[in-house]
Amino acid sequence: METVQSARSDIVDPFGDMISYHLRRTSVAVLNSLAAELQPLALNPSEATLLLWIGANSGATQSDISRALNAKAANLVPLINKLSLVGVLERGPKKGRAIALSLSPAGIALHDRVKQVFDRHERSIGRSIPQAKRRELVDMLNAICRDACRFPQDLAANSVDAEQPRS
Amino acid sequence: METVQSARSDIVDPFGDMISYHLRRTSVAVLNSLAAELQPLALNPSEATLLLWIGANSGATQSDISRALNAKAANLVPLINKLSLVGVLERGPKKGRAIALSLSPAGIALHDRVKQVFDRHERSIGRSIPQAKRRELVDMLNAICRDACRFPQDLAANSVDAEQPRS
DNA sequence: TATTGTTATACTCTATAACTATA
DNA sequence: TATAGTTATAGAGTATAACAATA
Repeated sequence: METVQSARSDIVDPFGDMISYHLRRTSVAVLNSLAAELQPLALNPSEATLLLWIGANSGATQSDISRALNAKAANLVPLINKLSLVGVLERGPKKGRAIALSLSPAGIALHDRVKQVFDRHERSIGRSIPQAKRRELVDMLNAICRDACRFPQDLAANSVDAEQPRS
Repeated sequence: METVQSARSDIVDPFGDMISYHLRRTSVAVLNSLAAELQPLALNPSEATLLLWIGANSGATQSDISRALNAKAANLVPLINKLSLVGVLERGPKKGRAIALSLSPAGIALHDRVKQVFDRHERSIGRSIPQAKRRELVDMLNAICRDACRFPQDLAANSVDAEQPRS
């Protein structure tokens, strides 16, 4: 019956009101639930995100992806390799050194299934928030993201994009 | 003059309205800015969080921390070791196998400096959000966190706490 | 030569299994 | 034996440096 023997009841939570703490906590929980939902498709959130993005930007290059998703180009290599190996991603015509990436027919089929999972997941995690509030929430998150990137300190070492998230 | 040569202007963002995407994006940006702020104190966000938590819960054990912060006990070991080595953490009297942890005088001094950094950081990232909206934001984040943990799928493998975040 | 793609690598975070110590 | 602490380790995720290829 798995009793937790020494569960103290006088624990103080010094982070109760901190946006930063709740942001991280919630972000982790949401990412974990998305990973669980994607498991039947044999994709993790990173791979699924890449698949969706390329589906929406057929012909884009690795550099384009790197810029759009705030990822290091080097870290995309294993993801692209896996998706290519599985046969959902095609390396198209070269544009200079760059290579145009696009989805194969199998990739498009998988894309649609991934899209369904993302949409269902999004509805699920947002089910306690009225529609109007969701827009407000996304706007607040964008504002915070912008402010965090514009922080007084030296941000040269900070990899998160220095340009505004969205106009 | 570092021109980005092939910055495409026809890039589509398929995640524009997704709460999950903005949550993660913003959480990463906020964590990075906090890490930058903590650099002068030679602490990373994990270590600083641990220091603040023990400061608020003097005499707690490693198990207490593990439960409260949703961390694996094994992963706390290097953090506790570092804080002990630096001389800010003291291993107090044993309660059975457990060891009561508390801050040394130097630890209390560092705690106060960390608290200042956290408070300043919190004000900074929230500066675009009116006070009333911040409470609303935290409430929404808590609701989402709860919903994500209660997801239909099998959550046995999901490490994020299954108990409600706060009453 | 500048940009792009790639490899290798390292560091952090996180998760599990196995071991030790104590009531 | 159950709980607590620890060790070792493996796997993501993310960062940098260096190299190859192409205009």
